[in-house]
Amino acid sequence: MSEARKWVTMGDVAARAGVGTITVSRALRTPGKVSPTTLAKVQKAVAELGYVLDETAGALSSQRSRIVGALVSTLEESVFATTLRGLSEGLAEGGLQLLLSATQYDPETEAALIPTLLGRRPEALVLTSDRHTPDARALLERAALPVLELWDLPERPVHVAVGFSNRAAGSAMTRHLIDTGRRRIAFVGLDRAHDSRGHLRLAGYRDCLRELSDERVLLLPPRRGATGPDYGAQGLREVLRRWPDTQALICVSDTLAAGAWCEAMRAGLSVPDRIALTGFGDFDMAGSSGLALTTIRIDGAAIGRRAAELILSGDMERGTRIDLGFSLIRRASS
Amino acid sequence: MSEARKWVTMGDVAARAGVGTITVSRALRTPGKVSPTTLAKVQKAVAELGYVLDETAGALSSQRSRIVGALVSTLEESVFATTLRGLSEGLAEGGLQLLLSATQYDPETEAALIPTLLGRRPEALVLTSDRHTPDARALLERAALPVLELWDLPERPVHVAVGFSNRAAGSAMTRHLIDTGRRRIAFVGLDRAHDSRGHLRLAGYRDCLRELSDERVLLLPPRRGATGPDYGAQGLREVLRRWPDTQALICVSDTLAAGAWCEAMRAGLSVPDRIALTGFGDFDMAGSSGLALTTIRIDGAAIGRRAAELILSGDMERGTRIDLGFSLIRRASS
DNA sequence: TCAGATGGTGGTATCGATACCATGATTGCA
DNA sequence: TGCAATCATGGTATCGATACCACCATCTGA
Repeated sequence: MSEARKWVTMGDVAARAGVGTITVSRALRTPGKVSPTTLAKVQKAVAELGYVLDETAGALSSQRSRIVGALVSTLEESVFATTLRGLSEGLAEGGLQLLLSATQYDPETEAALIPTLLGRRPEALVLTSDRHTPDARALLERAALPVLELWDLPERPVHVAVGFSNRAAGSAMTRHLIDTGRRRIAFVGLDRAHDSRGHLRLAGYRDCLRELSDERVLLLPPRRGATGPDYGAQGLREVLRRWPDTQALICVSDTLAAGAWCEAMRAGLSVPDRIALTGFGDFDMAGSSGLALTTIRIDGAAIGRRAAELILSGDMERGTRIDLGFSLIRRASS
Repeated sequence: MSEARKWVTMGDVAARAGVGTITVSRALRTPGKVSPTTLAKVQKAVAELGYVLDETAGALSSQRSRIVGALVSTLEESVFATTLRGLSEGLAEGGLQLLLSATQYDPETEAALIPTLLGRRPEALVLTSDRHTPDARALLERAALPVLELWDLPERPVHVAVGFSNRAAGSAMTRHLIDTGRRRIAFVGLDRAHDSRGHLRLAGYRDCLRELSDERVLLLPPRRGATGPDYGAQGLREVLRRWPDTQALICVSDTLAAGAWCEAMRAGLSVPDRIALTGFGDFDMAGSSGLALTTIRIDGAAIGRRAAELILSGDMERGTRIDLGFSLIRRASS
């Protein structure tokens, strides 16, 4: 890129159209406030010069960045991707753009990224986590913008939370298995310190299991390079080794459940007769054309859209928690 | 959010630290150019006020936005997610942030989104598509910034392309099946007008198939709400109905292959003996803990990292095409 | 007919940081 | 000791758009 071309400015457009810069600004931002004749002149000049409004300067003078910052745990899980789609489509209607970063499930990384987002003076900040370091929380609370926490319903949200109860979801799944006659039910998840979601689902499992006899929980240590299916397969093997008479296995996510399903297949164990399997998330493969997994579906896009609506409307009561619920989808695996 | 708190400015920090604003700027941007004593004073004031540098203003005066725009086809396919991770991690080392939008595989949407990204005056633009409308292409060519096209190697890149040859990948897969004794090989994909990638893989299949007798291509029309596995299952059924003696099925992506695999399972067809199945992408479920699919692996993170390196180093010869290759991974499904 | 309302347009200050140049203090070396 | 070089720091103009106010022309209704 040797040639350092220059960006066209609003002044260039104004000169070419024979009007003042402010008129160009109005023609682009509020075309209704400009006479049809001048509007046409300006549009012609804009087209000829290939002008694109400089939001950088616009943000400074109008004190409105038209940006919303988002911090997601990871981009590599489809659940967040759908939320982001809903969010960004909703925001686009209000002329807002998404500035995105991923924390990789690490609160320290999150704490480091928050200032870089705040540096853009976003009009709101969206987080898909409710676990923050004390520093991060302090920064969020004194920052002059709304903070939305998605995918959870923390006891004490920074400002507003939109999500569902992972604990209730964990309970609902356990209850479903009990209701369909299972008694010896195990839970397999990952031993990730900062995965509050997994822990909440486990808590839901425990809530229900008190009535029954024993608790069968397996938390696998994360290994570099291992995938969800790897953990699921390993989980099924270990659970059956430790508690051979287990009738059902609740997996903390669909990818684990899928791994467990494949492992059962390889081991010649019939699903759900010998062992029932359930997941969380309703990813593509869980459908009836795929593995037909019983799972919990969360409408990620709805969460994102709802967050976008809140941001655009601006009316957010501090402490609001919006529960969008979930649905249990029973398929062949249970 | 009733209380409209104000953002702290650099002037506030300067006043509190008893120095000039420019010194605060230097303390934050280039700490080495400030004496240890003043640096400490400034850092203290920054911490006490919870100040975060305003990049909005910084971008305007320094004429460097420290932003890179990215337009991905979709966020809901893991292949792009890994690319984005590599890209954003790489850019973070150079202090650059990602401004992201999704085109949903639609060139018109892309054309509409490009100006919104250019409005932020990014230092580079990354696209995961090589199909642009004429308007979009014109805008890109006259814009004063480098444009990187990822995941493909277009004949005539706008500036620079980093990717691999989908056509070669399609050929490699077909060749593999021929080499392992299959002769009646079918291809199933989606009939999406703007999915050049799928069409290139198909072209690769055709390149190889000329030597053999007949061509068995099934392109399914997209249906709202249908998932990859749905198409895969449908694809397998239709292919076997039209060409019952088919020995191998090349699916345009892993999610289709997974659907085909499950359908074969349900129909009691043994894989790979009755029919071999292959995919593209090496997604989680394709691993040996999962469905054990033969597939093409592309190192998405490497593509992203390479793009980040190019942007940071700035030396991009117009017309460069960087081929990062792919690898064929043979697993139990073939 | 004229005061007042309305619509279209432009001048100028301003947003908050950084570039550039200037200054004074300190150091190095002949 | 003296002069140049270096370092730390600050003043002021500037980046490109928009807010605010002012202005003129046309229109409205008593």
